[in-house]
Amino acid sequence: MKRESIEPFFATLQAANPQPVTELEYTSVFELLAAVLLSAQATDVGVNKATRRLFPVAGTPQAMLALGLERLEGYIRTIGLYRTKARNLMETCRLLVERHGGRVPRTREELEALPGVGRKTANVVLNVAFGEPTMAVDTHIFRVSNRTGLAPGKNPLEVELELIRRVPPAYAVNAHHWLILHGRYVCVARTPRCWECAVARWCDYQPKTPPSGAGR
DNA sequence: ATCCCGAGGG
DNA sequence: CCCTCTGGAT
Repeated sequence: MKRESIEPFFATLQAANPQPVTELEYTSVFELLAAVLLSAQATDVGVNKATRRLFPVAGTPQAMLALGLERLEGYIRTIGLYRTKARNLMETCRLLVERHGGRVPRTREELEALPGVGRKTANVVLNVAFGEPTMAVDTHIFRVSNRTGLAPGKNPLEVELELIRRVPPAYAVNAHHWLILHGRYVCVARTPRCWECAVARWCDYQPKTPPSGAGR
């Protein structure tokens, strides 16, 4: 993707979705952290389905600890990797209470010290909860960044650094959401819907033929 | 590089 | 059946 294409690329995504929001459901920073932790290699729809039952009874780290590992597993059994996630979430709650007064810390270093929280999850919390211009490179953003040529990279960290370098400051805070939504609904993994893509004219990816009968 | 690991879609 | 989903720890 040409450098002069980046501005119109984001301006177009912004026009289509002026106030992008996370599709994970949460009512507090703690719930956001828990939801993002649970969302690894899982769909937000699947996570919401579980947390809508879980959070009313475990909306704080203290309540989660009181719930206990076995019952937590019961709530999230329908999410992939649930045993690892249950163990990590319980341990994270213990650390939140013991080290952080039951609150979610605001620095990358403290967040990444929590089990189950890596660079991507920390980036999401810093962006969504605290408004920082971080680039959380998940499967969608990795794919869209490489496919379009917006920010090529061999691994998520390379893509993240390239995004920080290339995304204009005016779009930096919301870039995460625009790229996610674009990847989830248009620039999908298997058969990208290029025939209905609003930013296709600036994209490096070529196969843009609609399946017969699709589109309008 | 490998393991974890269920649900939904093609 | 195979692929994908807002990855992290070893």
